Amino acid sequence: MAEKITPRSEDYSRWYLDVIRDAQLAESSPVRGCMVIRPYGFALWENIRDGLDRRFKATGHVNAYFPLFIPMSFMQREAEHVDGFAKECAVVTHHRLIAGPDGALVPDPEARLEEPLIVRPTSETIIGSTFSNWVQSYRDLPLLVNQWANVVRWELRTRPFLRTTEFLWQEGHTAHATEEEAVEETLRMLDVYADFAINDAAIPVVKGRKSARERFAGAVETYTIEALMGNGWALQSGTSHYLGTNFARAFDIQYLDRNNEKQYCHTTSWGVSTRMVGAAIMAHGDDQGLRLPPVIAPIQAVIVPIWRKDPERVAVMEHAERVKAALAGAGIRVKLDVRDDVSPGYKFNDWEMRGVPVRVEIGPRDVESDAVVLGRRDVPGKEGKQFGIPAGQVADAVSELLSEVQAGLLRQATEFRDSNTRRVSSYDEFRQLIDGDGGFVRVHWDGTGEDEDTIKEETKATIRCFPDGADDGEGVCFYTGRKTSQVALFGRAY
RNA sequence: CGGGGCGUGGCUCAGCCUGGUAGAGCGCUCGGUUCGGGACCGAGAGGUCGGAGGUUCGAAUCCUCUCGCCCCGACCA
Repeated sequence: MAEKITPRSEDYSRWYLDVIRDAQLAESSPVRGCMVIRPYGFALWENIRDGLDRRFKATGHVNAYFPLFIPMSFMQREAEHVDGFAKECAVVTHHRLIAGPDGALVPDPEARLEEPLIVRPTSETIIGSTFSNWVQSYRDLPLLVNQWANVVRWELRTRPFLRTTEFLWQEGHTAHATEEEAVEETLRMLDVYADFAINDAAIPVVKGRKSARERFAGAVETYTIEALMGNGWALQSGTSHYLGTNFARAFDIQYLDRNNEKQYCHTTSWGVSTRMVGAAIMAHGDDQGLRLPPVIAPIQAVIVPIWRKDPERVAVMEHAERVKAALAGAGIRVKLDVRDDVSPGYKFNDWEMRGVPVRVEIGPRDVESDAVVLGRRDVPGKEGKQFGIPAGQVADAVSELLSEVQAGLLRQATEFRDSNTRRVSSYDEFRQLIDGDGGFVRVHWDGTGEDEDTIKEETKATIRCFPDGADDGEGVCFYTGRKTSQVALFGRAY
């Protein structure tokens, strides 16, 4: 906390790590690549989780839970899926430890598993095998299931929230009678994600389809919501996959249709992870630290009491408690900072750094006038302050302010995204942009997968998506020079 | 797995080159003065210098081995 946060312009990734540490979102753990999510960070995740879960329920999905361990043989059943995940699987081979020759614990050779288990990197396989039991008839469809779970992917390079060896997420898995229904579901959940990102997390995202290179292992089509971070890098913040009949064939998910004929199901899967926390940090944060959208902020309003002597303290605290009760009564997540070992000034900075959207200041002068001072996180300094708000109106005033901050953050992020989305017509121009400010580069695209690889190699930029509903007319591909109407969004990505 | 760097109180690091009683800042504890934008004074607690071996009268410092972490690259929600 005493440490100053590194300015974003100086070293963006250090800024990111500083914010996570100082705002007490997470810290590193004894296990390489895994993090401890601290209560404040977890509360943020819980709000993200609740916002998504509510939407899943509203679209007819139910929650269930499938095992952490998956028989290794399951991985093998879908060829592309193996390719995608085999190289980053944690494998469980023993079920018992014993003391070795030198007294240290070793896996008991007698306790070797006949078939090793893998720790799920994702659950298409085990859910597929379960679905094959659940689905008999067209009457069983559609099957709309979600699970909240942890998964493990043995990544080589990790970053808190953005890429950790173990992470938390939800994975929706659905089975449908027809391709049409499954595709519809895939796109519906993409919309749900976009709705959450925009309205709850205040992150403007671009919906779109992934290129074959970026597609989920085993999917027919992968759709994505792409967000732009403060340093001009893109972040895939949620994905939705149409899996065709690939997993239905691999796991025998079949139903009898009205004509008593066996048909393979068309399945989907879709996920949002703790990466969304990283997205919120980087989409909104400034050099002072975190800026949290009120809808997902663990604390929406913090009350900072100000006093000098004990008599003042008693009066101020009494007033502050009343204000707190009024805010809590209005359904606002409020905290009264009662610490007496740090100064008010310190608290201002502390809660700003931790991203609390609205601050309520209460000092002796406010007690006297039965009022409060309000400050908003998205507008710095005096500009963002409102003086002399009557105590009787504080709940309404704060509620309104929270809506304004929510809208303000979305507006700022949208303006940033839009002013950092540029068009180019040549590869030279493209490289200049990518090496400069970054951002999204919107282009006409008619290249091949190999072209994509080359561009990635040369510039580290990838196709983030083919944006939904893009209609830029016919144009010339910036890379191949061929005529095309296909539009791609490129960017450097996490 | 290649290339580079670092392991010294809770945290960030100095000390090492040139061996000689383990330091600073922050944090923590206690007391006092403070408190409307990161307060100050005083008194304290706290370290097998990553580990093992060696050289030496003497090792945080020199040598050998070893373990761990970080950064860069190949893979990725």
